[in-house]
Amino acid sequence: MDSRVIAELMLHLGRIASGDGLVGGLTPVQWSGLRYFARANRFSRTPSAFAAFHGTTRGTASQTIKGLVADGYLKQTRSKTDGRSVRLDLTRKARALLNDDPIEALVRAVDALPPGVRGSFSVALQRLLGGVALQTGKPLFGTCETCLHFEGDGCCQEGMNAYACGFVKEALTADELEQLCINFESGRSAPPRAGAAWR
Amino acid sequence: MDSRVIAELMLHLGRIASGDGLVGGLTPVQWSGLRYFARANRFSRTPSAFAAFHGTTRGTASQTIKGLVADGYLKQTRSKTDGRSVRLDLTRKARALLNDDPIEALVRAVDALPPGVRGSFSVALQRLLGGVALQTGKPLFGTCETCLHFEGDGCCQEGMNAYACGFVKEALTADELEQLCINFESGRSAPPRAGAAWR
DNA sequence: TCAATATGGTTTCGAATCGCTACTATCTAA
DNA sequence: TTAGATAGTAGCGATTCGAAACCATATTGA
Repeated sequence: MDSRVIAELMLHLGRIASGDGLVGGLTPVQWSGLRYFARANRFSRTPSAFAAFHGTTRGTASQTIKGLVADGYLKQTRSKTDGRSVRLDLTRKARALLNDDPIEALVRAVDALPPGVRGSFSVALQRLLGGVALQTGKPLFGTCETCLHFEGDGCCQEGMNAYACGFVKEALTADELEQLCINFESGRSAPPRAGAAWR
Repeated sequence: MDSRVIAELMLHLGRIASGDGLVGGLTPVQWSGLRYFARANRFSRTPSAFAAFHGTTRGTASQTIKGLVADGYLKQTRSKTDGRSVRLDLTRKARALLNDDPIEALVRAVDALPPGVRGSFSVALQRLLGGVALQTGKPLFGTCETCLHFEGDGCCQEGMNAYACGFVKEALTADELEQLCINFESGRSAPPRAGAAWR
C-alpha cells in the first residue's frame, strides 16, 4: 500500500474518531486539552507546554484553558518559584468526565486488535511521531524512560530519592516516570518496554 | 501499551501532521477535500458523498467545495442522468498543487518504516477504521477489491467489459478499481492485497 | 544597581469553520 | 399528479484559531 494512502488514512481516521461537535459539553479542542493535562507531569502542565504540545499558539492555548477553568475542569495555581508561571491541575469533575471520552470508539477498536499487532502498531506510531516531529521541527514530548535527564534507576543511596530529573533537579515519584514531559531529551536507545517518546 | 494511550497518540499524530493554518493557500479542510476528490471514483465525487466521507453536513461540505471551485481547483459539471446531481473533477492546477501536500512529512515518515512493519501497520489501520465506522454508524468507503457489488474479474466474455459494478450497473475501467466509492458494501473476506476498506 | 532583553501568560481582533435551519430544484413512488 | 425523498445551496450565529499587542516577572549584562 502506498505511503501516501496510509498517511491519508491516518488523518481520516483521526478526524472520524475525534467526534464532531461537542460531546458531554466539551469541544474537540477542550477534550484534547483535558487529555493532555491528565497525562502531563507537573513541570509540563502549563499553558505554554500545552501550546507546544498541541502545535498551536500560546494565545489559542490560553483561550482553551480559560474555558476549561471556567467550567470547573482545571484549577489554576501560581508557581511559587516563578511568579509568571501557572500550573493547571485536573479537578475531580474532570477525571470523572474523562470516562466518557468521545475517543472511546477508537479505544475499543484498538483494544480489539490482536495483542501482537497492537504492540508493533504502537511502536510504528511512535516512530512516525518522532519522524514527523523531527521534520517539522516541533518539540517531542516523552517520558523519563528514554530521557537523557533521567537519573536514579536503582541507586537508592542514603538520603537520596530513587528517581530524579537532572534537568529540573528535583526528585520524582514512581508514577511520574510515565507522564509526558516537555523537557524530554531523547537519548537512550531501544527501551525495554515499547518506546516512550511521544511528541 | 494501553489502548487509550495508543488512541490518543493517533489523534495527536493526526493533528501534528495535518499542518496548522494554510499551506499553499489552502486550509486544512480544503486540503482534505482535494485529497478526497483525487481518490474518489466518478460516482462519489459529489458534495453529498464528500460530506458523508468527511463526517460533516452537506452545508459545510458545500462551502468547502465552493471555495475550491472559486480558486480553480475543482470543476463542476451537472449530471446528465440526474438533474440535481453535480460532479466535481480536479483541475490540472489542483493535481499540480497536490505535489506540495502538507501531509508530506507524514508520508516520508511512513515511507521510512521497514516494509514489513508498514504492511501490518496499514492492515491494522484499516481494521481500526472499520471498527470505528461500525461503532459510530458512519458509512464505510472502500474500493471494488472487497466490494459485494463488484462483478467481472476475468470473465471477458464477448461484448462485455472485464469489470463492472452491479450497483450502478456500469462498466469500470481498470484504474477505477482502486478508487474510493460511497456505494461500497463490505462482503468479500480477506483480500489478496492488503485490504481495501476505508471509511 | 539599573536598564535591556527574554519569557510566561492573557487579551483582542479579524478571518475562517462549522452546524443548523431554511430553501430551491429534481427525482421517485403511490 | 401529487406527496415525499433527495441533491445541493444560502444565510445565521457560535466557536476556533492565528497574529499581534500587551502586561508582569526573570534574567542578563553593563
